[in-house]
Amino acid sequence: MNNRKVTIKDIAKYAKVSTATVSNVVNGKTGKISEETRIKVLKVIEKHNYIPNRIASSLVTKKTKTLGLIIPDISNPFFPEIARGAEDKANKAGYNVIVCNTDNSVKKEEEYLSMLKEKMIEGIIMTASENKEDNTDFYKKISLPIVLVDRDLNIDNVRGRILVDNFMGAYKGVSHMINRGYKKIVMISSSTKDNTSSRRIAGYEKALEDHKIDFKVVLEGVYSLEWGKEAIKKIIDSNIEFDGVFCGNDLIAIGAMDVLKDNKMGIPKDVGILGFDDIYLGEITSPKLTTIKQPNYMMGYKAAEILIDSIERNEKYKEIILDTEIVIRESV
Amino acid sequence: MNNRKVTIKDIAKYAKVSTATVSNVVNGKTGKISEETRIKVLKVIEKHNYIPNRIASSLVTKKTKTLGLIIPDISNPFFPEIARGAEDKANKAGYNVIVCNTDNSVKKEEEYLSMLKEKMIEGIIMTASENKEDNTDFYKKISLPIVLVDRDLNIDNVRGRILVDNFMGAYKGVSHMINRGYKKIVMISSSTKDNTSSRRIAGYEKALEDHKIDFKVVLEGVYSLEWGKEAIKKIIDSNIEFDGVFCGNDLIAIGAMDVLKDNKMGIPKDVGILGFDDIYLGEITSPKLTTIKQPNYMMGYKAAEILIDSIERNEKYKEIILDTEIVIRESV
DNA sequence: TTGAAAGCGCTAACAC
DNA sequence: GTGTTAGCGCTTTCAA
Repeated sequence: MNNRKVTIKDIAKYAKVSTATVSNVVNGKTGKISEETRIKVLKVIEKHNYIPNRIASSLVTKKTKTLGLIIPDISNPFFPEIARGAEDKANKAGYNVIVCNTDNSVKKEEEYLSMLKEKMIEGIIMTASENKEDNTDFYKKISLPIVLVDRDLNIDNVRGRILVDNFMGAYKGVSHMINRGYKKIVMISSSTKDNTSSRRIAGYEKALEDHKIDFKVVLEGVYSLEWGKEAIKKIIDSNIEFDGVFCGNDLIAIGAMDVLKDNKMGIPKDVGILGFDDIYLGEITSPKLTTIKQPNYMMGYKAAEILIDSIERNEKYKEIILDTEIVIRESV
Repeated sequence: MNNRKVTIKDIAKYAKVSTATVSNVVNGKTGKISEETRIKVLKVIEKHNYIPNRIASSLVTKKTKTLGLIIPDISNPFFPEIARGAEDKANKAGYNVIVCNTDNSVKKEEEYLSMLKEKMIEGIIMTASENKEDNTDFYKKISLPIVLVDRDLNIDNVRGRILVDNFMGAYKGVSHMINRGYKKIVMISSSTKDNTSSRRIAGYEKALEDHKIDFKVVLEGVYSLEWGKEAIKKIIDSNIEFDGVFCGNDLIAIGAMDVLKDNKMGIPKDVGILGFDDIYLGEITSPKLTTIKQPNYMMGYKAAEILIDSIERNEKYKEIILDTEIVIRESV
């Protein structure tokens, strides 16, 4: 077994054909190749264990069949399903995906974008950093096809957006709570700088308004378990009377539930809890979490689909607003 | 703004230097370049928004600065932290990582391996498929540096292994249960075909033996919530008397706990539950799950570290056995 | 249907 | 310190 990698030239030589012919059979350009030579070349390829070098072909075709997935943190339970959906669609279409964790840092986001651009990645699926400043110029410079997931962002060359109807989701959820008899519903949210949060808050407010409820409390923080705990403690300490908590996401809800239980408050009897996202954990808490379901897998899948359609067929900008669904379990 | 991408040649021309000089400044080969020309070239690069094409340089250097991460399923809560650890180390060293989901299919595993090889990925971090047949030949043909995480596999060109001391983990955990007074501990495991499971079962058995306990029941299934529910139902239905359950992983434990609670059995009073892995959810269940902690993030991080050291400095085979740690919460 | 040859954008000798 | 140039492994005209 010689160590030097066997190249298309070697195969051409051994099979006594030209490199062009080998290239055609490798890439399945049938119709240009007689069955006879095709078989012959294939045999030689098999025999010598030839593995085509896609870096070399990428250099001439300008296609790498690789996508970038830029998210805050794959270990945040919100993202694995999105990643899986995206990877599934990508794989089906013959693409690979490079995963990048930004921790919501604009700097890291830009670094990744540069790396990916240099590696001639063909497109990006991104959940943009929350702390968005105007790095619009940067995106313009990079000029890669982008599909945005879950977050909005005003930049060029965006080929599509996958959004979730956060307003309606919150509206439906809070209305459900009200219909169940909860009257004093506080909301523990993430920061309003984040568009997603704003929409959920707006839905909450509209639901209260439509049901003629005056009581309204919104605490702003971040999407984390810890913030859920901290916020609910603040509320308890402040002696506000409340009988329901609408949480900006499930993580917050689970954190809040935990503290509530420690304080011997009955869920859903004394306090109703509503989450948002429907992450895996919600099914497992006790009581099980009632929540607004985000179709995460589908978000990733559709994002990849739009991106690939845009890359391969230059399809025009497409926006998909996926509906949420209320998952009624035990906490409301 | 002209559309054609600006290349190293353009920069060389504009800056009135050679391409070699541009290449040297781009790659920070200081000491070969006078500060004066360096500045000059940098200015031209900036002005024309030059982005080097790493595909072209990869073709000549044979380095892509890209790693593959092959796992069963990123949406299985066990893997995101591993992925994050691996990506963090990779990023620090200037690498990107391509994530591949195999669903434990040997066929998909091979397909990914081929794609990655063609793309000249420099190394692989892999949790091998459970259903391993002898596709040893395939790995040999591919001949990529591989670091194995959590699973054993007898193949060539493995540059390292990250293992967890499953035997000792199980031993410590079960001993802890016994010391707390549990006498009839059943084990709900995954399949013994999987090496990880075998070690955990062995640890369970050894602990019983060392404490002179005769009672021993092991149910084999898969690592899932559903199997946990199913298995505990079987045990309950069979009227076996038991006061403790050692679960092959946390998912199983959480499933089992759920059914136990539905059956009004007190945890940890009537039945003690011990998990394995310490996934995020365990902190959130009620009661909180006592479990054996797998250092997942570190597993990913160390895997990437070994792989990169092997690639860059040709360091020799290295095996790391990470210790588990018993996380005492409320379920035992 | 096949082959010859140019060239994708870059790096690395080697020469100056 | 800097420039010249061959060549990485492939695709793609164009000609035969």
